[in-house]
Formats: sequence, structure tokens, C-alpha cells
Amino acid sequence: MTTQQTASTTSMLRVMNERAVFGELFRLGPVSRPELAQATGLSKPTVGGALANLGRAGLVREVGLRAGPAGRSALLYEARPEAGWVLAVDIGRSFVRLVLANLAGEIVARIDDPSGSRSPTDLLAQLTDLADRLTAEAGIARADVTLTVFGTPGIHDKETGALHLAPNLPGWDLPGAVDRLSMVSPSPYLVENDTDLAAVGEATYGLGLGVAHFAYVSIGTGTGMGIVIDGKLYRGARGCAGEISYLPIGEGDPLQEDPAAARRGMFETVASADGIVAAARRLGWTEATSAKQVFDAARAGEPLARRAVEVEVNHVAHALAAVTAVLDLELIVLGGGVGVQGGDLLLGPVQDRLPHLVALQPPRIEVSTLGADAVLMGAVSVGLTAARDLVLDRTVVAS
Amino acid sequence: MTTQQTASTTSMLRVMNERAVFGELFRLGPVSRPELAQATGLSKPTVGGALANLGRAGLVREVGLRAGPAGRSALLYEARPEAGWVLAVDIGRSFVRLVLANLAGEIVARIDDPSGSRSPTDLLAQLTDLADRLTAEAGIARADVTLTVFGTPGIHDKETGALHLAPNLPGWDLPGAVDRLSMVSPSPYLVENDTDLAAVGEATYGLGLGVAHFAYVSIGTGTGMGIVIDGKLYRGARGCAGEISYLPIGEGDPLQEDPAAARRGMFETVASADGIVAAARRLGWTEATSAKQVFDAARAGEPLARRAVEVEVNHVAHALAAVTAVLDLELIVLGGGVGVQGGDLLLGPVQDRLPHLVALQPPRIEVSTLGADAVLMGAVSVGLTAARDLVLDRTVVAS
DNA sequence: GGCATTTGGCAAGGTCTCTTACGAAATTTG
DNA sequence: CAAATTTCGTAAGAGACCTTGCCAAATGCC
Repeated sequence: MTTQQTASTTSMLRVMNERAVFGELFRLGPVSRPELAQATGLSKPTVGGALANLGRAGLVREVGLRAGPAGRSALLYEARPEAGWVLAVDIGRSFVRLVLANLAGEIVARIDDPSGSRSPTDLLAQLTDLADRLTAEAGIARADVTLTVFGTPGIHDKETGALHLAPNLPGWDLPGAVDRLSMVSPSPYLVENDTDLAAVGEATYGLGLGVAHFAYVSIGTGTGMGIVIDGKLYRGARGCAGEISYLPIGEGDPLQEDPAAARRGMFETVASADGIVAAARRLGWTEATSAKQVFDAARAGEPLARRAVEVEVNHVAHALAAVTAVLDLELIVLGGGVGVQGGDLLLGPVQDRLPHLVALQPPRIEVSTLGADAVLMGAVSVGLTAARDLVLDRTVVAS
Repeated sequence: MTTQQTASTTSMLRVMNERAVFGELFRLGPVSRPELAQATGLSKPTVGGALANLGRAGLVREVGLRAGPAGRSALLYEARPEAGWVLAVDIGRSFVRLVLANLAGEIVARIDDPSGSRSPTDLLAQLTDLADRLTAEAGIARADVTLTVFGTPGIHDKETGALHLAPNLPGWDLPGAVDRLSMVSPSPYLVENDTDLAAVGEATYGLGLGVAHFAYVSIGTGTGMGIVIDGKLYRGARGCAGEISYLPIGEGDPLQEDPAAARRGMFETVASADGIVAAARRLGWTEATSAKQVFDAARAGEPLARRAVEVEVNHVAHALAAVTAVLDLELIVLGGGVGVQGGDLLLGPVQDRLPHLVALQPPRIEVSTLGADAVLMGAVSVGLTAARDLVLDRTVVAS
């Protein structure tokens, strides 16, 4: 049991440098050897050697010449997109979405399918069928998939293989249920919380690009938050970080008055779509049935609806104030059904109230631009990072 | 502008390995060459070379032989404690505390002095005088101090050099005020929030040892929290992470127009020492004057005091529930005057209440064992880490 | 068409590390 | 008290990698 802190040998050096070159290839696209040398800080011969190794392993290919302003034309290299494939699966409330991306991050096939039965057996059959159709459409074999990433609601307990806090997926809370996802694809697979993936998606392709510390707050049928710290997803000790459904927010103590609310948590009870409807009814609009209806009426100037939105703003501002007090983020992105569709009504008032609730500066608040695709894109992002490591491990070790 | 991701050259390799050997020397204490080789994963000759270099730089010395069960006695090496000195300063509410530690982390001198005037000029004079006495006591020159670490209340704005949110240090909120701390010692210096340092102290020498994600929650005259994520202090985007004084907890409505009422719902207002006294008075015990008095009366069975403590438990439990909802920690350590002295009354009831307020498992809750020294020990810990890097940078580059 | 510029490739040299092997030192055993 | 044994420390040899420097090739500009 060595600690192996930072000590390295020369052979590890070569692997590290090959990794660095491979990473730069993705970051810079088609690129010449001298450009790679400058980007990595390595010498030309070292870069050349690394490219030769990566080429032998089938991870890199030449893609032609580039005529510069003067001088000999440079040979351009790029990572071979077909060197790996990522299957991203978003198990959503009403839709199951699958995407197949190559190692370059290009999406080559996509299927959106209404969620059928949610029992593990039926859902697995649906997913397996969809995955088969997706790989067939892309013309690759099932075994060519390097990695599969599943985005699910709830918390995946890696010890028992059960899925906690996901009441919409009955049967998935039994021990070992999540492990059955391995049957969807012969590849290795990851299971992540959907809101966490949305945060990663926003960090990679959306508003969080280049922001060190930020969070994605989802408000819809339920509530949740994904936290990115130092550019990395933060999961917490048991994977429950960002479970803001249980943030103690709201008038009085709903946990004592309503035992049913204890299960859903406080913030979720008052601020989710159902919470907005309940607020409208409490204010006297007894025939309110959906959050969308309340928002539409508020836009039309209906006083009761506007007051219900005010109540929602109050709850959201309190929650974001609590998050800010703890985390002091640069940016909070609002997502989820309520967050996106009600964004125009919520954003301004929340931004106005927040400065009065925090210690110094409030974080920037924005509405997600990725919308419902945030989870899927986050799964692709997570999958790409892991898959690029995987293909390297396989080939570099083998060489 | 190279990105220099992970690419390395052979010469950087030597520096890395020297660092690794140096680090292991601190971790393992007097240790032989073969032991170092095993701990670092390097070969014996490599370790020997690194030790020779470190020895030439005056960072390492031989400390005798160790006779094993059989075979040749091993030469033992240790990091030279006198290779660097850390001055740790805790600018507390009623005391200024200074400690001088050598690079091995041994405390060689300490002074606790009542806080005099808190104006920058007077405080600087006091600190400079105390630092002089401390170095003189240890028999080293002022210039021998490698690094000074200051723990202060409030938030240090590195752009302007002002100290925000520290009403007890008048004058320190002016631009450039904090920069004047450079006059206390000719060494480089760091300024950290006192609660953040206490968290580091608890992580290094206290209950947080070996815990990846935990927080130190301080409740006393004010409130605050230091967060350790992945064993590293998390400061947030502007250094305000853990400012739980502004957590919207309690019955007041912070959104009301009255600015004084705005703070009534905040955690610090309701849960600090003053908040406990106010709660006792509101319950009918009009002559209550201090939190200690309330706790003592509660221990004696006084009904009003016990109800005031119940109110406090409620507030603390809600705050910890909010922190848990966001961060999902393994452990929360209670500190500060109220947290430590009222710990026996708060800990049990809070532990009982918390499971009903969180999604899955609540974090472990414990009362700090370091007490008032947590800040100072945290400053030593932060200083040691930075100073060990500093002495290496100086000498390795020079060689 | 010549020249400057840039790229690609190669060779030589240096640095770091590891492995192997041997001598030195200390303890145990006969 | 000497031999055997075990362990430590170091030297030599070899392998791997990186860098410097040079020359050829290709392109555009004057």
C-alpha cells in the first residue's frame, strides 16, 4: 500500500504526455504538430512520438495539409471520432431520450420516446430496444459503444444498487435494481442524478462555460440542484448534495402540519409546480390546475395569479439566498419546467430581491438555454470525458 | 500562453519526486531510505539522490541510526524543523493569540494577549510587538519567519484590501487596510477568515481528520461556517462561502420593507448568543442577560430557560438541515462560544431533530474538541502547508 | 526565380530513472 | 570469537524520454 503521492517514473511521463496531446487534440480540433508542441509545452519530437503512438493505436489520424501564410504546409492531425462512442440516456418523467455521440462529441443519432411503463423490466426492454435502434442507425455494433451514461431522478446508492428518492420509478428502489441497467448495453456504464447531469451540461455547453463555481437549480414537478465546484461535479458524501427539496423554506413549518409533506421536503412542497397551484388556490383561485395556467394568467395581468407568482418568487429567492449563504457561487442557472417556462416572470423579481437577502454580492442568475436537453448534454459530456480516458487506457497499456 | 495541462519534462519529474520525498518525511517522521522508497514508490537510488539534494539545501538532516531486528542499521532522515518557521495570528474578539511553529509543526512559543484598541494602527503596533517578543523567545530573527498567517473575522476582499462584514474591527473596512498587516512581519503573509481556519484546524488536528467533506459551524457572538471539500478549504467565488449568518431561518420575514426587520429572520440574529437572550426574554424571562446564564438555568431545570434552549435547538437544526440539503456532508463540528459551552444541551436534541428534516441520512454532529484554539491551529496548518512549499521553491529552483 | 519563413524529420547529447549487483555494517548463531 | 545472515547504501549499466540543433522540403513574397 504505497501512497504514491506525486512520485513518477519516466515511463509514466510518456503516458502523461500522450494524454496531454490527446486532450489538446479534442480541445483544438485539427491541429499541426508545432501547434500541439506549443499548446502542451512539449518539444516537437516528443509530440511527434506521441502522435505516432496514438496513430498506431487508431486514436489519431492525419486530416490533410494546411497552407499557412508562408512556409511549408503543416500536416494536420485530429482525434479519430470513430475511436469511441458514447451512449447517453435520459430517463425523464414523460420521455426517455437517447443520444449516440462519437468521441469528437458529434451527435450521430437521437431518439425521443414517450415513457411507457416504468417498472424496471418494461423500462429495461424499452431502453434496450431503443439502444439497438440507435446503434443500427449509426451503423455501429452494440459492442462498439465505449461507455453508457444514464441520467435518472433520485440518488443512486452504489453499495446496494438501489435508487432512493425517485417515487416516479416504482420498483427501482429495490436492492440491485440499478445494476440491471448493465443489460442495456455491453459497455461499462455510469448512473448519475439527472439534475447533476444538467449542471454538467450547462457547465460544458451552456451558461456555465468557464465558470468555476456554479449551480443548476431545477424547479418543475420536483426540485433539485446540481453543484459544480472548481469545474467538477460535487456529489456530497452520499450523493445527496443539492437535494434542495428538503431546504427548510416557507411560512410556518409544513413538516409539523402535514405529515405527507415530510416525505417531499419543504422547498419542493411549496415551490414545485404543485406548490404554485396550491398557492393560487389558497389565495382564492380555486379552479387553478397547473403551473402553466397560473403563469399564463399572470402574464395576462390576472391579480390572483400575479400574487401566486409573487409567492413563488419569495420561495425561490429564499432558497437561492440559502444556497448563496452556504456556497457563495458566481452563477446560478434556473432550469426545469417551471424555471424555464416561468423564467420570464421569475428572473427579474428574484434578481431584485436576492441582494437584500445575502451578505455581499448575490450570484448572477440566468435561465437555462439548454432547456430539456440539459440532462442529455450533461450525460454526453460526462461520457466523453470518461470515454476518452477509457480508450487511452485500453490502448496505451496494450502498446 | 501555454495551457501546460499535464505535460511534464524529465527535469520537472525530479522536482516532483523531491517534493514527494519531502512530503513523506513530514508524514512519517524519522524514516530510513528503504522506507521512503516504499512509501513513494521510487527506487532506492532515486530516493538517495533526492535526499542528497534536500540535504544540500539544508531541508533534511540525518538523525542517527535505527537498529533493526537483524542486518545493517538504517540511517534515519528527517525534515529539518528549523528549515522554516510559521507565525500564526488569531485576531479574536477579546484576545489576540500568536503562535510560532517550526516546519515540523512543533509549537515553540505562544502568546495570548487581551485585545486592546481595535483601530488598525493600534492593533498593528500590538501585533508587531507581540511578534517580536515571540521570535525573540524562540531565538530566531524576524526575517527567519517563512510565512505569517492571520485569522480575522469577516471577508478579505483581495482586490481592494478591505475587510468586509467585520463590524468589530472598525477601520479595517477601508481599502488597503488589510495590506498593512505586511508590517507585522517581513515574511509573506496570508489572511483567512477565522471560521475557515477553525475548519482547517479541525480537519488537521481535530475531529475532521480523514473526513473528505465536512464543515465547522461556529455559534457564538456571531455565526459562521468553514467548509472543507475533498480535504481542501472551499472559499466560494468571493470568499463568502459559509456565511450562514444570512441563512433565512426563523419566524421573521426578511423581505419586509423595514430594513431592521430584514435581519430578524436571519440565522445570526436568532441563533447567536444575543439571539438566545432575546428568545428567553420573549418567553417571559425579562432579566436574562447572557447565553451562559440561560444555559446554566436550563441545566438547573428552569422551565423558561429550557424553552429558550428548545428554540435555539430548533434554529440550529433548521440551519444544519439547510446545510445538509445543499452539501450532504459526512460530519458537522459545532464550535464557537455557544456551540462549545452549550454543546451538552444542544447536541442531543439537534441530533434527534435532524433526521426528520433531511432527505436521507443526516451528517454526524459533534462538538469541537479544539475549542478556542481551533482558529490558531488552523492557521498553523495552513501556514505549514504553504511554508513547506515555499522553502522547496526557494531551494530547488536555486540548486 | 531567389529569398525568407515555416514545417518535418533526424541525429546527437543530456537528464532522469530503474535494475542489477556488490560491498559494508550490524545482529545472531555456533 | 568467528561465521552466517540480513539489511543498508551505492556504483555501474541500461533504458526511456526530452531537448537542442541542423538540414531538407514546401510555400509565399519580392
